[in-house]
Amino acid sequence: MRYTKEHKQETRRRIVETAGRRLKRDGIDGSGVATLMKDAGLTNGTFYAYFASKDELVATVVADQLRTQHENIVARAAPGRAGLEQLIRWYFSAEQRDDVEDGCPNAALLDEIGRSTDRTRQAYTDGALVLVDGFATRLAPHDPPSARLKSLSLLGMMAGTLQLSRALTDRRLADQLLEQGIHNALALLAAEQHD
Amino acid sequence: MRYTKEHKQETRRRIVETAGRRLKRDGIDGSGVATLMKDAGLTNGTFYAYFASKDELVATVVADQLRTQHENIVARAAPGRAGLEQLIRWYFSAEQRDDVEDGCPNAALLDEIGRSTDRTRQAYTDGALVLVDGFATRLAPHDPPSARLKSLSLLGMMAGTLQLSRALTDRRLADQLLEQGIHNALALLAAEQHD
DNA sequence: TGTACATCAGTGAACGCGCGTTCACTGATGTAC
DNA sequence: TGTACATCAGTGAACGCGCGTTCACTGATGTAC
Repeated sequence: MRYTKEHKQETRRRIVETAGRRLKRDGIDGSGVATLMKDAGLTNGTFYAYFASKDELVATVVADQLRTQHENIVARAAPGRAGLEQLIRWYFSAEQRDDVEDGCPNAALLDEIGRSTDRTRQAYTDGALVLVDGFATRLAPHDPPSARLKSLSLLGMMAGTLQLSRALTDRRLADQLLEQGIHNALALLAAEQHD
Repeated sequence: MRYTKEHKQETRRRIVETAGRRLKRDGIDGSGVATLMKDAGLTNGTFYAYFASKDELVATVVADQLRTQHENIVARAAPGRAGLEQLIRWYFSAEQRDDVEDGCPNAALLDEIGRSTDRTRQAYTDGALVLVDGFATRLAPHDPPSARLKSLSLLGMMAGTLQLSRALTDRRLADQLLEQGIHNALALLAAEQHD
């Protein structure tokens, strides 16, 4: 069973998963290929049997992280606004903020993605829009497309607030910011859309 | 006049300014010392006559960028909510989004700052709080401290939304997000604080 | 005023190291007879 | 069933390059006499 398709696909999946954690922790430019492979229990040499370049891995990881976030978190939330509210409270918890490796890829990588190749930015755009659709379906079950922009802005607001909470050295203030983030996000949900 | 205090201070200022642009464009990990010095018209060797380490430069640049943003933009905005509204409209303009080098340091660097040394994070925290006070003074001229948290959350929301607009490959959607950002920010200003 | 010397901003080559990428090789596994 | 060979996931050393940092040196400027 060592050189079956299944074995190789499983190894690839392992690389993508461990690379997701490392990239979120150390950043894209801060994570070398050798380190990424060592995290997966392999040596640097075999990297190119799985990916044509580091950029291809990065794009794959970005897509995987957003897909996972959608499947494990957004899709599992309750339907309707109640589910979205539950999501928001989880997002702005101190636990999720402090667990960067298993946390939100948007908050961890958004400014670096903005500087990345078109390929990575495209993978990000596609993945983010799936998340956003999950938001919109809960915000306006009768007409999700009408809530798309508002959902997208909610994503940006959530990621930025979490980044800021992580960057501040004043822990108490950082915690208060999370509370304020919940407050603002819920207010955004409640607001009537008039434009 | 070549080896006066003034000359050296001016050169140092030039390094900090050009490094600000480069760091915002290419990121912290994406900008090497030799490149940063070349941008200032100098060679790599003289860097350590000005800074003890790259990290010291980064912390200095972060502080300088936020100070400049406060002095040139926030402090110059009209007093009261009108000034804040004017600021928000400028922030979410396509021009400011597309001009990364002269744009907002929060949007360009926030997630990398979260991964940086304590020194850099402290410089960021100090600088961000000055900006936030500028917001709060305009939000609640009679009692700025009461608007501090709301102002801080406004900063996070603005930076995250701008980052997201930069990361998206769909330009039309990115532009619509900026409009939605203005809408959300103004709604946040208008909201009564009940907590 | 003109010359000799001290100062020091800036140069450029070098340090060891890790980067992304390539490649000859290994050795366990699967297949053929 | 047992042996010979083909497959290929993975190794590990090496490529040229840029990283952050160090340091012996240069040469224009300022100072002293």
